[in-house]
Amino acid sequence: MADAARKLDEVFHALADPARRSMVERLTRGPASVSELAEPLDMSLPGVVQHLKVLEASGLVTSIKEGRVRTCRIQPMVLNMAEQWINERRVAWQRRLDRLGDYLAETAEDTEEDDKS
Amino acid sequence: MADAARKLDEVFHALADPARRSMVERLTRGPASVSELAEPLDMSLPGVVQHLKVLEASGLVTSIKEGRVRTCRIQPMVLNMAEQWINERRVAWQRRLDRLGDYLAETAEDTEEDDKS
DNA sequence: CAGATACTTAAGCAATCAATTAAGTGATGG
DNA sequence: CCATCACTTAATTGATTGCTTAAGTATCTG
Repeated sequence: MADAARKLDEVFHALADPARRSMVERLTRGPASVSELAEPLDMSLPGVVQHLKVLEASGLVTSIKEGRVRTCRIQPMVLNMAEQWINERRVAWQRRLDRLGDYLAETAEDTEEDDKS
Repeated sequence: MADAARKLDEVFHALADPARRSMVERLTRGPASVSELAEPLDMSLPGVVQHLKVLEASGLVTSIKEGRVRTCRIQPMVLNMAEQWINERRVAWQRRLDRLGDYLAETAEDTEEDDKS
């Protein structure tokens, strides 16, 4: 499980930067070269490549070099992993609210009974 | 929208650390004091407070001080925001796959027609 | 009112980050 | 074959992180 935790660190860290999110966003619309990823970003190419390395380290993106072009693809299952972690927290929180609701309802019933007596 | 981007930076950054995720996890089970958040963490109290500040800066957690105890609560709508960003990427990627599927299906039909002729 | 409790503030420090420029490498196109 | 293109590598730099210890400051509690 410590493995999964480290992965989550890397994925959330990768998503915590607007340039990297822009790259992920672009890649959800299909594969792209490094230059294509760089095009909308106000940044030198080596800067983009460093961000790409962070994305690849997280597993969010993979790439292969064909000729002189490196083609990058998104790895949606890794994106899913992050979403799932958040979702699990939401569910836990919701369950707690439900229990709280039940408790309050019971308390209200008790109060009604108290009112009757 | 640049505002939303900065918020996403902060939220994902906040989630990119196991200590902070542990704190979020604890808070999904109900409010807690700083000491309660610190209890499972192998870290000094000031260290925990620094992590708490990151969580509060992101809006994921709020806290109020009553007497000498600071009580922390999770802000689930902010967690939702992060989940939604990921979800939107997933949907974009899925749409692209669907279009690709349609295209391949059409190509297959054309091939069948070619076979018939 | 004294001592414990629950933080809080401040300072310091090693490590990581995000960016840059400069100088490669190794296809491709004319 | 020579230039251009698409990266790649390396070195540097300033800022930010994630921790620590030490020394506060308000509450409580007896």
